[in-house]
Amino acid sequence: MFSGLNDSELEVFSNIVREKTYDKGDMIFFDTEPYIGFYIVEVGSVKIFKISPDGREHILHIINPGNSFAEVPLFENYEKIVNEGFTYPANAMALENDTLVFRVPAVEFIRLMEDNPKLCMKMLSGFAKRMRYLTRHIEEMMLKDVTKRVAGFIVTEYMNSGRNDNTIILNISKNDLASYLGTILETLSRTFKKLQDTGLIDVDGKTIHINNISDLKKLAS
Amino acid sequence: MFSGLNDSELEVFSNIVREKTYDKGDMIFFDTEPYIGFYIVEVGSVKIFKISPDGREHILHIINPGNSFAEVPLFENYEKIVNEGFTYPANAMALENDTLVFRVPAVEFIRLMEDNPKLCMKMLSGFAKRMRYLTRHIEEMMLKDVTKRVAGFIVTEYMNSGRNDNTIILNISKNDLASYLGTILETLSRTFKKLQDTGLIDVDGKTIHINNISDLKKLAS
DNA sequence: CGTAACCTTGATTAAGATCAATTCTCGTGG
DNA sequence: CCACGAGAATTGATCTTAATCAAGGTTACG
Repeated sequence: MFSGLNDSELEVFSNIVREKTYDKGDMIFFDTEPYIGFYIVEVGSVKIFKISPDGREHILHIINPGNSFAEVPLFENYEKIVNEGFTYPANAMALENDTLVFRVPAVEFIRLMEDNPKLCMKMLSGFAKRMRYLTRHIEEMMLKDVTKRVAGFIVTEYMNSGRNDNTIILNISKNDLASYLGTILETLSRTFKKLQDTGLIDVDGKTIHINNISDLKKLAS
Repeated sequence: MFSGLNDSELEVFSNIVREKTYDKGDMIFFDTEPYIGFYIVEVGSVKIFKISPDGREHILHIINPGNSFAEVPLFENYEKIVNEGFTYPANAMALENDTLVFRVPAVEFIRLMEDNPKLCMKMLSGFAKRMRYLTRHIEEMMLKDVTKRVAGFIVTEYMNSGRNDNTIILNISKNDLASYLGTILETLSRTFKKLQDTGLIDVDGKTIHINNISDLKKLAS
């Protein structure tokens, strides 16, 4: 993201950034509080989620090291940002102890960006990826049943892991995974069992072994 | 969107743009075909949607005059665009006869944008709005039942209409509305009836009269 | 005025949420 | 090093919402 900055700009940048650590379960921000800047995860992981009035939760993203979150409001309306007229678009919670994040204040960052068309393009490109991701997410949630979603998650996760042993290791709780897949813990548990009974996968705690990846892909459509 | 361009740039722009009309039901693009540019609706309306393998459809947006769609792939990867390595992120269909759209070719537009930081910021701001919209959409779909979604839709639609007669006029078919609200025609019909029976609204064809907006808002949470 | 598209209503079914009861796992303090 | 307890996960029984299947009714338009 910052490869378009020259040395002096990087220095400016490093001066405005503040770092902070959180413990597992700590809230980084709520979707009700005024927007002051975006974040970059350095160590640990963060979940971005929404909550319904009756307490049900849906996780939109899991953010891992090297990735940023909450950049969207930066570009909605400059006046509103300086007047703290925007809120964060969702809630953010640290998922691990000693999660380390950088916070980048909005006003200073916008100033930096105005002189850096390259940085601007980088942000656009990041947004585009995020948007395609959200579109895909909606598609998954609205057009597929839980079994397909779980199968799809396993396949995608394996592809992204870079492994070649037909295994994935979950790095979040099954409760969070359920929430991410738009279901609940019990249903996820039953779905894993069903996939195991049909011989497609083996589940042992946080380790999932894929026995038949092509059938799993087919199932996920 | 184009207020940042000077006269000569506007001229360049108007030279690269192509206009086209579609009849109701005509496909503008499929999510399988190579990306060549984005669109601006001038007259009529367009639905952006995804289809599941078994034919179920979910509408992501309804685009009305003055608004653009399919700008996302512009910023994903320049090399891939010129090599036609990207597809459209969803399907687009005209909803009315004589729907008039402008098509803006990707490669030319990117060239134009590179010299216009202002245009770049405009795009970012558009993206931010779109992203907040998508986040809200996911929240609605995942955390609320059909009744809440319908109530919420009516309230939002009324707010955006600028009317003051407690009435909204649907400008899409109920089938499309159902698909947009993540349900099916029959369920939408029953939900309207339920809301009518409880006295919150009156439905007469495409006209919906709101009898009690505060209770309707409360219901939508 | 006839036909096709659009919409409503009813009966039935199925997926997944909820409620409830255990069991498993793992970190912490004694 | 073990025991305890809390959080995490599994399993079962039941309930609810909304999808599906099916049949008619309405509307709009050539």
